[in-house]
Amino acid sequence: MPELAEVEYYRKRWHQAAAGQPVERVRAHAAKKTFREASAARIRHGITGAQLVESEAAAKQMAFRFDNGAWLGVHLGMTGELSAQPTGYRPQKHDHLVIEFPKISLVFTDPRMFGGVRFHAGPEAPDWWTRIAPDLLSNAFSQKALDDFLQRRAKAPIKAVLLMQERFPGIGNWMADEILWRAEIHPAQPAGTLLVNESKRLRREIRAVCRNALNRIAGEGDFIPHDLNVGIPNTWLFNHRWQDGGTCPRSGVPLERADIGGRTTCWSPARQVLRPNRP
DNA sequence: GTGCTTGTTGGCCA
DNA sequence: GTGGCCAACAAGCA
Repeated sequence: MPELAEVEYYRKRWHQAAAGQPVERVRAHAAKKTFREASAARIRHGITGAQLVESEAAAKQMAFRFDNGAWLGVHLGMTGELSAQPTGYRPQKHDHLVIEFPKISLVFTDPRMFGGVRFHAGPEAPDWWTRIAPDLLSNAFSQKALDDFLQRRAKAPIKAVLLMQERFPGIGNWMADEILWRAEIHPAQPAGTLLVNESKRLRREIRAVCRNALNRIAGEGDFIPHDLNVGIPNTWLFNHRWQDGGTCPRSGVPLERADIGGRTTCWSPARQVLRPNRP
């Protein structure tokens, strides 16, 4: 489910529900996998009694910070979700972590267990947080940084390259398709063969899609998880890409779908044309 | 039963 | 060593 903007949405949801309150009890039911290198016991000891004070989202990850210096990191994987539930909430089958506060319980749910929870004690940011690539809306994401990366991954299809978190933190499958559709670049085009104008358009649309998605999904709107199209207008590819018989919202032609870079990819053949390689 | 799925990782191979 | 590809992880849904 979650890419950049949805992650920010879930962060807010937890933060607004519990910031300023002390943790009364931690119930950790997860398989070892969910807690990565941390353990359920370590998380329990690490945050019980501490107050949630700060939180941040970056790429597809979140960090929740407590007044004793503890860091709780959350990655939602493909199917993870965060919710706030009334006190006395009974954990369901796929609820791996429940943090009980005086007035609310925060719940991490993840049926497929591709997500995970990390823990760190101490005021300095942990590796798993500092290693995240610079924000795509920051100045660090320059045209040169983009072009250098495209050259380094010259032979890979641009779609696959956009999914590489080391340079495009927070971009997931649907955002990648949306960006390429707007930039009028075929998803199978090798990254190293983009023309100067295409690479400029690509950078512009990466930023536009990130900015717009954040505004629409993580803003004050009425976004509902599982019903993303409430927040995203029909002028985007997003609302058309999964339907059988979906059509391009700009040209009206039937959309195409294929496996590119190992992921289902959707594009508009009217706007996105594969160019033969030039020597 | 089949064949999908908004993600990441490690192993294999050129 | 680097880059590219792919299976695996696990569960739900149509």
